[in-house]
Amino acid sequence: MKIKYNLIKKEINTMARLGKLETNYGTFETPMFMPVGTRASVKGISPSELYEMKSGIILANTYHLWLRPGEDLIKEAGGLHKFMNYYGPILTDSGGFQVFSLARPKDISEEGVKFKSHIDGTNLFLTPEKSIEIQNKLDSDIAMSFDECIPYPAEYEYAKNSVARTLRWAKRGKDVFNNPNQSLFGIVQGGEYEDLRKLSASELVKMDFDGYSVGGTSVGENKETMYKMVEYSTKYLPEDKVRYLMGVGDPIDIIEGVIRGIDIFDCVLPTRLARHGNAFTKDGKINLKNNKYKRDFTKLEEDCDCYACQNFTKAYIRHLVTMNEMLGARLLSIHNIRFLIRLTEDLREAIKNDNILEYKENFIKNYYHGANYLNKKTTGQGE
RNA sequence: AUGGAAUUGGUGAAGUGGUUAACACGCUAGAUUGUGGCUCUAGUAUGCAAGGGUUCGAUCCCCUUAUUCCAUC
Repeated sequence: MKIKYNLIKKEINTMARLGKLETNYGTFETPMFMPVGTRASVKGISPSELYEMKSGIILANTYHLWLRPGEDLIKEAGGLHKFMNYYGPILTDSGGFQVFSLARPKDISEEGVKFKSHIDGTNLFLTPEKSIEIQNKLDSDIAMSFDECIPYPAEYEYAKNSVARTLRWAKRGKDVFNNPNQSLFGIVQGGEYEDLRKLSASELVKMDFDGYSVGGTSVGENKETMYKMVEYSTKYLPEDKVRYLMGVGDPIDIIEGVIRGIDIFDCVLPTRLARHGNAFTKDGKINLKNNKYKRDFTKLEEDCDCYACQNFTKAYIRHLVTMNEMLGARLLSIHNIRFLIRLTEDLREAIKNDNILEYKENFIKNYYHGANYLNKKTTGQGE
């Protein structure tokens, strides 16, 4: 069965929406944050912990799984869910984002993308058809079209040609798509240009995908520009399909995304920050390695319901982090993921109460303490 | 006791008679947005055991003292 999106309520002052997404592996409410499990594992987190932190859906990566262990092995194992023993919804990225960070511009052709493996330098070639074929075999619940993620800033002409090609690639992928239990999303591109975003979105909508992603953000533009890119995309998407903003997970960006009509987010930020000793808190991001936490015997957040906050102090977590004990990264990952999921829970509540703008103002006041965040540059990486 | 060698930051250590004393670790901060990476970036000795001398100029040469190590009695 395909996924089914039910729009429950629209927030009165913004484009924010409360919804519910039904999949073969469970139903979850949106807005929702999706933890990243690139290589069929959310780094350091077990499936039971994912259920416990009320993660609605996770992301895995076509490119990485294609290289290792290979889609045929995963098919032989019985598909991604069975292979990793995770029986919640799984979305697979197409590999587009990874490939473009590994390829040079001249290696991108109409047929596909030529690039070198990040593992051993082997020459590889990925096409829209190949990406879909791999994802069909992985048997995720949601597959992504193979797209080109252009850099920022990009010339209008370049962006225009890229959008047109990404649309042709979307069509090619859709034509070979053949897994009845899987859904397929189109990806809106177009850089910072509203007319290109509009063109991209409306052409994808004509092809009738099961849901739509907004791509090409967080690649070096400032936050204000990113929010525009999102708005230029969601404006032209249908209400009855789910929308996914790819690769965005800074708390304020999630709020701003929801306000612009986004339903799902994914990001490596919570787990990467965790591995580097950082924790999200409502009072801003904190670095547990800082000396001031040495004798801080309080929780990361007093009112957080995650396993880390229920059981451990900052001083202990700091000790683990500075000693490079694995548990440190695990506890911070659990907290950071749960933080973002709780954030989306709060946003759902705010949508019900039609007070999301108030929620945002309040959040900013606590998180940034008056600092201007709109000019902050995003620093999209890749791979 | 006698002879020899050494003494450079929190640690291990490079180094030179002449602008800012290498590097590593540690420490202190910062970064991190469709994840190769326990990663990346920045800062971190107003001083080279102490005192005196030679010299235009000494961490580097000389003397004295202190401390440490090695060998011999």
